[in-house]
Formats: sequence, structure tokens, C-alpha cells
Amino acid sequence: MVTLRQVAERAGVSIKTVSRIVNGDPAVNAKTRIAVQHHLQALNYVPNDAARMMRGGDSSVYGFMTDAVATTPYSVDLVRGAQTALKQINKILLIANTDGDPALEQKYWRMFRAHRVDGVIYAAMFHRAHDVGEPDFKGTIVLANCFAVAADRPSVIPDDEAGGYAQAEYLLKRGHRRIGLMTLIANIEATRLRGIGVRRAHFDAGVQFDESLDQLGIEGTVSNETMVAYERTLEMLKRADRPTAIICGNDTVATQVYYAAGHLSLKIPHDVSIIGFDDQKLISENLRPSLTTVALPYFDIGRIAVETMRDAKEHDQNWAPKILVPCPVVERESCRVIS
Amino acid sequence: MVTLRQVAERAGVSIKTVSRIVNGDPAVNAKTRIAVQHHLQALNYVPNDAARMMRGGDSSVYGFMTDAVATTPYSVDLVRGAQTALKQINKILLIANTDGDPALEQKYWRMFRAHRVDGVIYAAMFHRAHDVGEPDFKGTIVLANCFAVAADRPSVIPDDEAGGYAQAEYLLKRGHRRIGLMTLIANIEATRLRGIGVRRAHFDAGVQFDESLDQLGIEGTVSNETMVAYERTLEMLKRADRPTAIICGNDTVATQVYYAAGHLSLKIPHDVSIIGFDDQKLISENLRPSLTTVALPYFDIGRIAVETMRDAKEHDQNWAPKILVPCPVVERESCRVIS
DNA sequence: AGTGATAATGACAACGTTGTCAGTGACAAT
DNA sequence: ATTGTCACTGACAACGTTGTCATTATCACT
Repeated sequence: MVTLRQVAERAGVSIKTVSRIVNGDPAVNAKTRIAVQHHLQALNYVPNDAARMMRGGDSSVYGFMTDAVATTPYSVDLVRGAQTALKQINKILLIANTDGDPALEQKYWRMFRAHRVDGVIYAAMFHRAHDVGEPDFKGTIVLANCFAVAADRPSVIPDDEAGGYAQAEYLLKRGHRRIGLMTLIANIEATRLRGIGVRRAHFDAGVQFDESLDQLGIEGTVSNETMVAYERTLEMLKRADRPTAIICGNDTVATQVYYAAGHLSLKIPHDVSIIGFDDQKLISENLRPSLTTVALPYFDIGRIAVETMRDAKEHDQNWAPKILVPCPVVERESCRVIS
Repeated sequence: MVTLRQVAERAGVSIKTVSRIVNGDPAVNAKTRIAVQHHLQALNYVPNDAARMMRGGDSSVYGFMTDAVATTPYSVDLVRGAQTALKQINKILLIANTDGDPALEQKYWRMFRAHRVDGVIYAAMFHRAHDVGEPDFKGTIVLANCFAVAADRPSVIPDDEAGGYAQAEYLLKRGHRRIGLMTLIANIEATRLRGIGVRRAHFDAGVQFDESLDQLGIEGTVSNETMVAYERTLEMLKRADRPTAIICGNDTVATQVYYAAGHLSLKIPHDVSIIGFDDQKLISENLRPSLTTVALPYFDIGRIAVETMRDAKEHDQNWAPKILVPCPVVERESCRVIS
């Protein structure tokens, strides 16, 4: 690895002068600058970040910790969003996933400290409350896709309530008056908030929401789920007063709803309209008809988390905004207009 | 940040002694060790990796560069596999994605150099040849999911030929004698190799492969694809001598084949068996019937890439093995036995 | 010429760590 | 008493960089 010293020797100037040039200090004679830059190029000098940092600067690295388990295609977009913002500020990401193992998490906090990362983004794989605890890390921690129980840390989360509102509003505006709900498991933020949003949209539209049409599409708990959307949808669609549209908790649930409708020879969207959540393109673009759904803005959440981290420097320790990121409707072919 | 000096002062010993204890040097009196360890705990000392590295050690960081574009749920598993191996050797991953932008790639190579990463894993998002070029980085580069054109770098790739073989063999063993092929786009490694594997399996089973049943399920080029699997499958299944099974290039193609079969009122697997590729669980587990498919071993590729990196230290510059990772069949419900 | 201001440059220390080597004391062997 | 060995410890330098401060050269103005 070529060092300042080597460049300095070759250029016949002091180390400090080369340092100045590398860092764009204007207090250098133009002729010297050009001469030295030539040598910098020739030797392909790249500053040693470790040494820089030791002098007390930033490490130009953020940590990214997730509890990712098994099949979570989400994290890609979170990371990509973060990287997009990161490249603007010339930083880079050190990533760790704990697979939910607290001991491992502890180990990674230490590694983050060892590398003196400038801040850490802690990302959860589904929208929930999270207690970071006393993480053996003094820097800024921004929560992504989760929020601090004590509301004492900045967090960036999807606006699930608005997402639920958007689903219902989309259907209501197209003339639907009886709308079914095929939710995710009970007792998670997404289900709770979207339920509120759906009802608020009904209220705003002056339409009565039939509570008997609110069904769990998935039963059990987070780590132990049973998909029951197919069966529940069959029941719901066999009712004489069956809904004209079904709002789904995610695109996987929507797939089961498609199958149930198909089993009853109900055509989508003619006989029943369906709207999903997540916009998993692997599903939404490949279903027939393609699925109108509400996107979970993971990319934006990642991006905004980094921006929040950057901004955190300008605020005091107690700055802890809770940033809601909108979930836009992605329109495809699974919803019809009722006249 | 607490330093060796601070611990040393509190413990009333020299910096060096504390350093020895931190690094497990046995040449320390037991009593001293215990006393100092107590202070280490109390002050929660974590060694500064930057300083360590400056002394000439490893950075304990690997770089991970991908050209990931848009929707690539794959990378998650590559990264997770890499991390699994990494945590064994107490390293951590610095990740960068270039979105295919060469200028950005160049920038990240420099950042990797600046951080003095011990090695870089370069991962492609689909199996292909890749020319790393002169990457402004002197350390070891291991290619994952791609291989060097000049065969001058270690690479870890899926064994697509064996995967194609496995697909065909699975069906042949279950009595199928006419098997259709609904491939990915032409001119990519996956299509080429799997085609060879499928034919070899036929040959080994003593069954003639009907070349007219080899159809492109996707047309166009990598960045500009058109899904035509639905139409091609309709044609294929309308033939009087229609195949009893169809091998698909990936699970998305399989989805379209499902729809085409459904359109012709052919039941899966009774009337036609279907086997996919990739094992995208979002698809394979949710289709009805669930999809028997061959898994792309991204997790293993990531893991093995790291292990290869680790092993590279013990070989010379020219060590460039091409490691094939097997693609296992994941059995579900979409294939029947023909008697 | 003398003074002062300004521009350009360099010497040096410091950041936190570890390798090298020298030093100390204890104890055994001569 | 001397020597040698051993276990333990610490002083010091070095890694590559940048901040501080001092030095030198240049130039304008009296």
C-alpha cells in the first residue's frame, strides 16, 4: 500500500504538503499541487481510512444490523435504499444479521464499536416495537421498520394506518360498498394500524364497515404461522351477502384469496376485486390478473433511515422523531369499478 | 472511547501488559491478569480495530460487491450465507452495490482499499461470466455466482448442468417419457448448461429427448425480457403429443405454466407435472399445488465464497478454482408418478 | 533598507495499538 | 557468591494520517 510518505519522497515535498493536496487544502502553490497530483495518480494513492480515523475523524462507515430470519426478501430493498443515500455522503455499510440470537447481536455491537462505526441502523423484518436495550454502543442508533418502546430513538416506519386507509379508499372510490378484510396475524402493528385505516376510510366515505367481514388470513404467532386465508375466503365468498372486494394483509394472502375465488368460479376482478399489500413483484406481477397492491416502501425506509442518521448530528441526544413513510398504491388489474 | 492507556492507568500497570491480556498472551502473571480483566470489564474496553490494523494486522473486514439491479431477492441469501461463514472467523462484511454503474464500482473499489478490506467477494445477480478488469484493488477477489472470463480468479457458481440433470432425472425416474422444456432467455449460462444436463439425463435413462419440446419461456435479453411462457405452454399443451411434464427455467415461468395448464383445464400434477427452478418460496410454497423445484443454493454460494477467500491465503496468486455448488431438488406436490 | 503582511511549506506530536527488546526479580544450579 | 534460567513487565518505536505551530520566501508599503 502506497503511503503519503512514499508520494512525498517521490515528489520531493513534505508529507504534510501531500496531505494538504489530498484533502483539497487551498494553501498549496498551484505548481506544487499539479506536480504532486501527478505522482498521486502514478502511484495510485488511496488514503488509509484507519489512520485517518485514528486521528479522530469519522470512520465513514455506518453499521446495519438486522434480526433477519429465514426468508425475508425485504432486507434487500432496505439495504439498497440505505446505500443510495449513503453514496451521496460517501459512506459505506457494515452489515450484520443476528438471526434473532441475542448473544450474536451483542457480539456484533462490539464489532461495530471495534470498527468505530459512526452510527447504526437497526432494522426489523416486520413493523414492530423493539427494545434495543443497552447495546454496548454509544453512537446514534436509528430504528428502521421498528420503533423504540420508550420512544427514545429516531425511527423510520411504514405508515401502515395510511396504507390500510389507501387500500379501502381505493376500493370505495371505485364504488365498492361491502369490503372484506383478510388480515395478517393478530396482535402485530401492521394488522392493528391498517385495521384502523380501513375503518377510517369507510367512515370518511360514509360507508358502514361490516365487522363480520374482518377475518384473520393467518393464524398463530410470528414464529409459528398457519395460513388459513384460503379457507376463510371460501367461507366469506360463500355468504349470500358476500363482499365485492377483499383487502389482503399481504400478497401471499392475496394468492390464497385468488385460489379460493377460482375454486368458487368467481372471476377476478369481475366478481370480486382484490387488493394486496407489500408489492412483492414476484407475486403481484405474476398473478393473473396481476395484483393491485400497496407497496411497503422498504427502499425509502432504508434511504430515510440514513438521512435521519446524518441529521441526528445536528440534534441533541434526545432527538427521537418517528418518521412515517407512505405506502403507495400500485395499480394493476385485480380491482374493478362498480357502477 | 476507552483506551488501553486508560485501563493501564486505572490498573496501575503498563499499556503493554493490558495489551497482552486483551490478546490472550500467556506471559502474564495470573494475579495481574485477573486484576486487569476486572478493570477491562468495568470500563467496557473494546480494542480499536483501526489502530490495530494500522500496526499491520488484518482489517477483519471483507468487502461484498454486487451489481444488483432492481428486484433481486437473491442477494439476501448470498449475504446471509457469507455472514454465516464470516462469523466463524470473526469477520464482518462491508457491502456495496453498483447498480451496474462502472463509475460507482470504481468508487467502491477505492473505498474498499481505503478501508483496507482483507478480500472482496464479487457477486453477480445471475450466473454469468464476468470480467473484473483491473479493479484498483490488490487483494483476493472471489467471484460468487459468476466466473472469470480468463479463469484467473476463484469462483463459486451453481452447478446448473447438474441442476438441469436433476430436474429431468426426477421426472424420468417417475416414469415420464415426454418432457417439455420452458427455459429462461437464450444465451445465458443457466439456459445453456441446464439444457445440456437435461439431455444428458435423457441419454443416461435411454430416453429420446424431443427437441421440438425445447421452448424459450422468456424472450429478449437480460435487461429487456418478455415473458412468453404462458403462450408457449398453451401451444405445447395443445399438441396431440403433448408432454406429460414440463421443466421450467424458474419459478416465475412455472407460475405461467400453471396458468396455461389451468386455462386448458389440465390438472397439475394429474394431467401435467411441473418442476421449477430457484425455489423462490414466495412462489413455490404458495402455488396450488405447491411447486416441486430445484433450489439455487445462494446461501451455500455465499458461504463457500467466504471459505474460499479464507483458504486463498494458503495458495499462490494463481489459485483459481471453479467451485460448483449443487442445486438440490425440493420436493413438493407438482409432479406425479406415471406407471 | 526596513517593516509588516501574506503565502507556502515543513517539523513535530498525537491518535491507539502491538512488536521488539531490555530490564527486573526470583530462584535454582554451580 | 556467581551464574544462568525463567517468568513477568515496561520503555520505546512504528504504523499513516492530520492539527498545531514555526519557518521561510515573497511581496507591498513605508
